[in-house]
Amino acid sequence: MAQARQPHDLLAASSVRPSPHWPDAAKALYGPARMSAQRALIAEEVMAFPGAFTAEDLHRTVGRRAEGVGLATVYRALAAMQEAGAIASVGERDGSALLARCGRDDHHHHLVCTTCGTVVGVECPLDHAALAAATREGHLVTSHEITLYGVCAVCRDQKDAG
Amino acid sequence: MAQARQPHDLLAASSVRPSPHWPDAAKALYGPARMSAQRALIAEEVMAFPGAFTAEDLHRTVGRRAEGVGLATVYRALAAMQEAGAIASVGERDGSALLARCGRDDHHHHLVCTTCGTVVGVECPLDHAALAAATREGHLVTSHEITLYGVCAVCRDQKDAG
DNA sequence: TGATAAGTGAGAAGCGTTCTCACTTTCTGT
DNA sequence: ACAGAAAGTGAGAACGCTTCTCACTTATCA
Ligand SMILES: [Mn+2]
Ligand SMILES: [Mn+2]
Ligand SMILES: [Zn+2]
Ligand SMILES: [Zn+2]
Repeated sequence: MAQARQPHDLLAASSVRPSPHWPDAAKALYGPARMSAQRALIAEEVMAFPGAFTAEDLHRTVGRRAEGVGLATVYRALAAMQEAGAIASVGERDGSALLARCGRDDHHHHLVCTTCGTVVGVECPLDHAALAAATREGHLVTSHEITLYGVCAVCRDQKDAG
Repeated sequence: MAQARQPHDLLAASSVRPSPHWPDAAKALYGPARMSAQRALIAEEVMAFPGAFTAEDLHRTVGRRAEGVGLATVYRALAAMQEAGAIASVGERDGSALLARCGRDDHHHHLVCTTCGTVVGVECPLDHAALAAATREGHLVTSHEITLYGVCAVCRDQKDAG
């Protein structure tokens, strides 16, 4: 049965059961949630990504390092990371949610390179003047969604050169 | 067969076939696209909506005035209106796209009342200062998505009173 | 009025995401 | 170290919104 995969076949080869402890860098992404070999691998790939990615993107890169990691597992790991505040939804691409590492805890938004996926945080452009206009209309603004798209310096240079 | 519905059973009762001409107000929403009894009805309901709605919302209200209008027809009509620039996507609610009438042709964004769906246009809050910050990072901003959510004056008063 | 391109309704299909189930593994006391 | 409880896993089914397919009907225009 494919179900009977040993826990650390994914990372090491020992068949005894060592009390598993995981890299702190990976563990940090999941907050209080429980750790696993799959999640360690997923965390590494998330940290390797230069910017925004979809669940499928991630599942593909994970699949290059270990087989049999289910897509549902990737979705669950991403949900845990999001809950822990390690990643954030930064928009969408072709109907799939775009995610990216984001450790910041202050209010900000994201600027996504449409070519390479690089993400940079930008401060919220909604100043008092903008909100005043809404208030003038009688609206009380309670939340907002802002995503900027563009081309990063690296990709711009490559286009100029090519 | 349910397929054999007369063209104008939906609007009038004449069973002859008058050279059909449609209300200008309704026709305007579809631009150059072809007109039909269903689309006339759909356009009326769109114009009756105070603000944002989903495809299902619209299909429901249309269903109160005529039976047998397919959901696919509503989606196709909405696509035509969007192409004609008569409506715009203004966000999403519970996984469904939120649409609203929007005849403006200048660059602006939308503020949606989360209680009643009322939509008001707001001018783009991205000023030169905000874009300068992105440029400083090397990014060239090419597009952006902004949606504001809040509570309109009417709904705020109702909450205070109730 | 006839030809043609477009719209329609019902249901199937797509697609990203979530859920279910039986099983495995981590984690916390002791 | 050990046992028990709670959480994670993989495969595939299910889900919800949206789009497509097909046979048929209808608007539009010469
Ligand atoms: Mn960020
Ligand atoms: Mn508008
Ligand atoms: Zn780039
Ligand atoms: Zn309101």
